[in-house]
Amino acid sequence: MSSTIQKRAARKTPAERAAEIAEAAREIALEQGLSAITLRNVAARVGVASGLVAHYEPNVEALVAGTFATIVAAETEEVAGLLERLPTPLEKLGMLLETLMDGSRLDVTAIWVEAWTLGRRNEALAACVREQMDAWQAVVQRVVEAGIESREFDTFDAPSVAWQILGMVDGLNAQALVRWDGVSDRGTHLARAVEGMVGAARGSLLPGGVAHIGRISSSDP
Amino acid sequence: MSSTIQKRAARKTPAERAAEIAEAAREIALEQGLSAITLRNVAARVGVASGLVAHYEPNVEALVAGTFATIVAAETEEVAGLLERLPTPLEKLGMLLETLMDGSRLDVTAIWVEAWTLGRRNEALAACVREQMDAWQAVVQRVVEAGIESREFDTFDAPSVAWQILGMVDGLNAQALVRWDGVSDRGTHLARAVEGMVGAARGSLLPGGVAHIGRISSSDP
DNA sequence: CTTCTTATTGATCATGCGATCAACAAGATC
DNA sequence: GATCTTGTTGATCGCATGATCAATAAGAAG
Repeated sequence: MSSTIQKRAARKTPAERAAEIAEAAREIALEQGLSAITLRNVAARVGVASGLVAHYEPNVEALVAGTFATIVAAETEEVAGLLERLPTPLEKLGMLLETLMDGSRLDVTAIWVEAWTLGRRNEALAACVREQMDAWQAVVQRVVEAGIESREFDTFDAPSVAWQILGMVDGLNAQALVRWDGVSDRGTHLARAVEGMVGAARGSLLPGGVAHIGRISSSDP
Repeated sequence: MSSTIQKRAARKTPAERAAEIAEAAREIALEQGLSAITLRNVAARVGVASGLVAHYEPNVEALVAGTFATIVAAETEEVAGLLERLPTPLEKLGMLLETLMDGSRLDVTAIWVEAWTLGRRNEALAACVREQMDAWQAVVQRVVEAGIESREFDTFDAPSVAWQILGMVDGLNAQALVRWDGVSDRGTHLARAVEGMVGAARGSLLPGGVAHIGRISSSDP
């Protein structure tokens, strides 16, 4: 007999097991999408009976919603952390666009897109989606407001502009999910667009074209 | 006895029946999404046995893909028709943004978003998505090229700019699917962004919606 | 009226899903 | 070593899906 077969899973503390389940759900979501999160699927990855997963979660909808929130919140915090280190709003906005458009986060983009659809039938998920969108918008809005204050930007209505930037980034990333070819210089064109929207001088964002910084994989365990 | 119960569906021409099925699938998709297209669901709406739907379609995947193509192609043609009547590229682009952002096509947007996700597991659908995206891009690209030629726009690389405009519009519409509040003047801000991207003068798109005349004169490159 | 083509039916199969719960056993406690 | 708490199992239910196909009957053709 192979020594890898295990008749029964080792007994663990509820906190440990719950963490294992959450992590398994996260991996499944990033690899196969939110709709691949099923009791049996998650249980198989943890190496446990399907009933146990159900025992740790009120229902699958909640597990899906929680997994979405975990993945997206981590990304938001990570990017917000990157921005903090930069001195000027212009640099922050440039970094924001560059980071979000560098193609290293397509797995997270796929989850966003799926969540928009799934939220139609999963109210818990829909609530999480709205919450996470608000969090993202707050990050961007802060940058825009700082830029207005420092006179680097010339626009009014920072909240709306922040929403628009997010929408544009999401749309372009979603597009890249299906068609990543055909468009050269995504970052440059987007920079021109955002410059027009925030009222910054043409070429002030991403001045030298696009110099790519290091990639950050969002799918590390 | 109610006279509305019908034991057996009236016999019809294959062409007629196929059209009925396609129309039912279209309605279901617009009301409940592409994933609500099931053999039994479509059959019930037509008033027919589920086996009949299966008899007219090679499989459900094909029905979903075909329904997507039908819905989206109709929209593209409709908007393209609107543009033809306008004389200048500036007006065409303005009309394009206005039309796509007026919120009257959110049901079609929902289908786009769902198709992006479903295309991951439905190759036929994925092919249709790419095809329809290309069709849309061609429409926009023609407008941008005309604008470059007439000197109303100042940009290079019309294909990429067209993709970007589409991506931005899709993203903002998808966002509106979940959150239609919080953003005032979607169209105006988008117009500013597109102006920056195509290199048109600030306020030249959607002139009526100009709420603010910017200051930093766009330094010409 | 009779014959025959074929549009239509509906039962059936295999599969997968979420949820439930009595029964089991691992491991801490005494 | 005996006891007991509780993490874990896996069979089971109800439901939904796509697909298949022999049987049926509508309606045109003769």
